Amino acid sequence: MSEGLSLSFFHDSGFTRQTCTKCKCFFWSTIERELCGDAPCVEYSFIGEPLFSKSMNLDEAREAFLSFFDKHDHTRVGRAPVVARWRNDIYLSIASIAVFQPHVTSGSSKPPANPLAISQPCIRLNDLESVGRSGRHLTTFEMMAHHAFNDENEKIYWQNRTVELCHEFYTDLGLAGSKITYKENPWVGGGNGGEALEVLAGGLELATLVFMDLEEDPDGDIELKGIKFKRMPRSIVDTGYGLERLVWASQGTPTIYESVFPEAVKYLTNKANLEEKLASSGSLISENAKLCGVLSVDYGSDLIELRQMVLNRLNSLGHNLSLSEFTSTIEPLEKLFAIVDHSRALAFMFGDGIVPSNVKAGYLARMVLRRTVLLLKDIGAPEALPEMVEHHIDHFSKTYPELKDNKSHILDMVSLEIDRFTKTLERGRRAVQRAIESGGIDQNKLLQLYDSQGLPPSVVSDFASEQGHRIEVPDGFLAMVADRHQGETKTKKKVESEVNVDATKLDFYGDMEKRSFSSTVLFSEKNKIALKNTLFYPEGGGQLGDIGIIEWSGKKSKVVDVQKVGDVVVHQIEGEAPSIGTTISGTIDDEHRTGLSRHHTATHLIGSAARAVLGNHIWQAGASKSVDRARLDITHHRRLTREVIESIESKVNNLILDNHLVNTEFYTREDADRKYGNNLYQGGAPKYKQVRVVEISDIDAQACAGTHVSSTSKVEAVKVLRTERIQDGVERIEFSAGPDAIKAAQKERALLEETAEKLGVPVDQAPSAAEKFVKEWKQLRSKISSLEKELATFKSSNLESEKIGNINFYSNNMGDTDFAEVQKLVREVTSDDDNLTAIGCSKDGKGTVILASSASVEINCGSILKEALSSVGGSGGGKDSYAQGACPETELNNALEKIKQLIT
RNA sequence: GGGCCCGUAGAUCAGCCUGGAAGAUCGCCUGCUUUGCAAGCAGGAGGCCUCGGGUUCAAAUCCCGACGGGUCCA
Repeated sequence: MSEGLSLSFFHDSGFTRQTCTKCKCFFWSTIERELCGDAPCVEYSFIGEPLFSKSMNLDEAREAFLSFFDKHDHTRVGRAPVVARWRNDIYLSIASIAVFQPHVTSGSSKPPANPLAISQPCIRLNDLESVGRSGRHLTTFEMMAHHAFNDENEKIYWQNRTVELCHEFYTDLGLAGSKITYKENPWVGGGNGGEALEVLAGGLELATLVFMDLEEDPDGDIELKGIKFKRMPRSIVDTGYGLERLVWASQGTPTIYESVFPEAVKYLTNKANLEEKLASSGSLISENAKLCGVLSVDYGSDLIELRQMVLNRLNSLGHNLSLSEFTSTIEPLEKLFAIVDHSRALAFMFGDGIVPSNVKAGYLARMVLRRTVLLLKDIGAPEALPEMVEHHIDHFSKTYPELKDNKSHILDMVSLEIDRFTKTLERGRRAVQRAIESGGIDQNKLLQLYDSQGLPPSVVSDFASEQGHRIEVPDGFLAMVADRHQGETKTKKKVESEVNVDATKLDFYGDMEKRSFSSTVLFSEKNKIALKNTLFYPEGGGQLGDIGIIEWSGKKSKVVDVQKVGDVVVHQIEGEAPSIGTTISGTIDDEHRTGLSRHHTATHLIGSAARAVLGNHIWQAGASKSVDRARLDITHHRRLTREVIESIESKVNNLILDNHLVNTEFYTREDADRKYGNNLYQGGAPKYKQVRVVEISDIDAQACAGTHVSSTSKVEAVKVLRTERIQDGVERIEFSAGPDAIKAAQKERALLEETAEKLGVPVDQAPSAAEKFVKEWKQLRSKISSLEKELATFKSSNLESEKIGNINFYSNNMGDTDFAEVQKLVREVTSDDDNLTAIGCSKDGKGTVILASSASVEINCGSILKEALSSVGGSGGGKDSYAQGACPETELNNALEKIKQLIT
């Protein structure tokens, strides 16, 4: 590769390959340069001097890109959601190519078009700390891209054409070709790699052109960045053009935020009274942004260092600022920019159906929201979040109208989350106060407050200073948190033994009503067999495996469990197993299978009804179907009320009555995607090349491998049994279908009738009767308690005592007096000075003794009682002034006598 | 997916570690005081200590489970 990416386009257009004197990397340019044009080798030069001939906003820039590639034979494809539900390795769409991974990049599916152009909204949270501060970082951005997927059969275009298109695109927009440098910088990521070019102008990386034709392989003969690769049979043009950077470069504002969100910045600046600050700090901000472009610092921990560097520079340019002046000027503006960015991220996250939660993508949304709320408080606009999100929805729905469809729901979730966070903060404020009162806040406490109460150290510090206390936030706090969470992950991978026979032919997909079949045994070991073909459904997709019997040459065994190992279905046999080569006939247990199928179809109905009742944000978060019941976990931000459950139940039963047909069909991934879109993958990332779609006509379509009944009427009936909040933002609905639904209803009825019977009232009066009884019971209980007290007072005045030394000793066996009354009596007597009581009472053959003294009496009741009771076969104990214990009723008097002996 | 924290009066919490007579503050009610308000004084009501098991002579307290909430990490 000594020639590098020596493309004919470069040679024909006057580019030469040069070496950067600073970073020593290779780059291509039409003019002689010392430096590669990339940060940190050069600084931004476009601020105040836009690179393009005309200034563009987001919509103009996006359209310029897409229509350029339209003209050059690319097909525009729509964006995917920012939440990457089709993948199980990442939660968010982090790049345009992520939309096509892994199914297209691995070659198992075709791309929706080839070549194609897309502008994909992406979210990356790894540089969260830098957003607002660096002037260029964003959590959300659109990655515009043209992708070409080449394989043996289809060659679209490769490196030369890619660079040619890129160069023409930018120069068409008025960027002088001489200003562009293409820096060679191989790219590695996600198990793939390839040569790549960074497209640089004005010090800014405008795009990256990746030529992905390698895959990781320890035996590979190509090495990139220390990892071994081998050549793939496919080669993929993976480009990424930053939409926001294009807009920024076309306007040359001090920060990217002012170009990308001019209205939002203006609105919030006004709201937070920061107009003057922003207007007067232009040069501060642009110098800051320029310097941040060159520095690679950790904005989380090296912030003060960074500030000092920028300040030195500013002061050398003639400003005369102290560090604190500089910080107090720039910080509110940085926060403002971050808020504008974060609220766009929230608009897209919620708009694409993320429900805030303590897990997965929902947690990421919550984290961004909470950060944003804190930032808003800091700049003095604590209420502005819903408005900001709404602003972005309105603004972006011109391009992405789907955002508007969910607007009221998005805003509802935002306010609910804000309320939740406000409560958390209030709780936190009190917790901090208590912690201070009970001995201060050390590092450990700080960790605990964050980990279990969700209070970031900065917030704890604020609360503490409100109460006049200072606390130290240790460096590397987040590392300590990470440390705390070390070693939590237990790997519980079940090692599945390989079964080395041909893939089992799955007959159950052919005719789902069929219950018997014949086949040949291909594998037989102990009590496990595999067949050439089978009608037995193996456990999967949340559905239990089938059971049934197999028969051969007059013999018969039960099939008790069926699992899939790779592509082979393994039947677990109870009894004798047939040997390899045997022809068997199998019969599926009809009741078992029909129960499973019915509940599986019912699960789809519940999901679709929940979506109809609650909204588009309802996604399947998990499901399980067994013979007599099933459960579906759905994403939703509120608890399901009785009313909601009732409407879901009614809706499902209506769908059953309407008798919709259930169709199943296999599609290629690209056909399935085209026909049904992303909503298909409720059950998670698809595993196979062929997607099996279960479609309930007019209602629902899902990628699903399970068995179903042939029409909704065969579900018969559905009854919701219970709901449960299994995680924040995830509600579990448990239900039964068919005869089991009726059984469940009968069971509930029986429970209710039994309850009413016990209460002695008709069923419809049970709730009010129960209420009345509880109320009366409470009244009586409190009456008894006060009567006991009175009685105790009365009895204590009648008690006989004898003088032992200085103390008055009361000893009495009160027989079957209530224990609570005895306690009160003892209390009454010992509240006067110089008294000692030993009172016994008994119930059901068990005697209880209390030995207690007035505060003025120095005696160890606990040890005396213990000794006395153990001498009569009982036990007990207590403190100096109070002790209680028990012994057989018949020994009660002996125990009291023993106590007397012990104290004299 | 994996942790951690919490559930006691209408509200906020203490008590739990180390088992032994259910507490504080605010709020509520009654009376006194005050021109009125704010408040002050005196008294009072209000608890299945989330639920179910277990251990124990004895459980708010220890153990197990369920339910309900909070929160962090991936």
